[in-house]
Amino acid sequence: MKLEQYFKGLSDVTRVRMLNLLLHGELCGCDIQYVLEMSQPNVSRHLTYLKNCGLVLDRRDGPRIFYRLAEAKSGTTRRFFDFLPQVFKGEELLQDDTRKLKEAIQAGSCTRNEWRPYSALPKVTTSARV
Amino acid sequence: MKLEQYFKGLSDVTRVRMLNLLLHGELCGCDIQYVLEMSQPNVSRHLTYLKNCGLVLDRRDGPRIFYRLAEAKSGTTRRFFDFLPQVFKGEELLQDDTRKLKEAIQAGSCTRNEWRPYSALPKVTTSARV
DNA sequence: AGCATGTATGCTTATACGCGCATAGAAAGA
DNA sequence: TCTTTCTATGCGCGTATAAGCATACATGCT
Repeated sequence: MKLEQYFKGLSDVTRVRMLNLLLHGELCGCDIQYVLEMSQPNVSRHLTYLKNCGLVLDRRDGPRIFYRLAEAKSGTTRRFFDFLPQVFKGEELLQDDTRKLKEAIQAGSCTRNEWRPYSALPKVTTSARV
Repeated sequence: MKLEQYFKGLSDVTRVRMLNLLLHGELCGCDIQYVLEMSQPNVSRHLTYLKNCGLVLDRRDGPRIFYRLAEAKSGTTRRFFDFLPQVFKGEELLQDDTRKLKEAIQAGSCTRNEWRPYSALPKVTTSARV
């Protein structure tokens, strides 16, 4: 049952926080790492978990990998993604995360832009975000 | 975060099936055991789990214990319970369970009524079900 | 080739699940 | 009290998570 996998994917606070962020658009791993202030391996593993649950898709763009919500035009998955913002709204922690993400986007392209390396990062990340 | 506990509660097929049944009204453990065809200890443990997650309440009535959805007039819990029927509708297995439950209710009071013991069972169970 | 950044993976430890089996507890009737 | 029915719990086992640490891999720039 696919549905059960979705619940399993969100059965951990960290992954709930991640999905909350991804509801605002595509993000790379280091963005999420910055907002959630967690170790890189931890972030990576949870994102992989979300991918295996069918909730998230990824793509590589240069050195970084961008994560986004799975496709959901209709059906159960669509309902699921429509439902999440409603319940996320009531969670303080998630709203704090959202705020921090938006501020980071405002400030620059990639969140940890204080020490970003290459040159062409802005356009990729900015376009990816809604 | 309460929300995460809810997802955790439904991160197992058995518990999803149980909550699907409970959406149709209050049920005792043996009813659920009959529909899901599982061992009694297994049923008991999963129901306890759902209770600890805050999704389910219980009450004792004579020899049996009745389980029902947690109170949810408004807020996150309410949204959660409103959401479930929508996604449960798409799951074959859950619909089969629902059918089996309804047939059992139709047939008699408690589902395994072929060998029920006491006398005053009908009124309790029937009234409890919606 | 060498280096820096972003990401994944192997390893370990501690904890939590899921489930079968047997057993104990609670409630009601004979 | 003894029996029956319903429910809970202790035990054991195998598996799965979650997280830290170190390390390897991938990419792009110089």
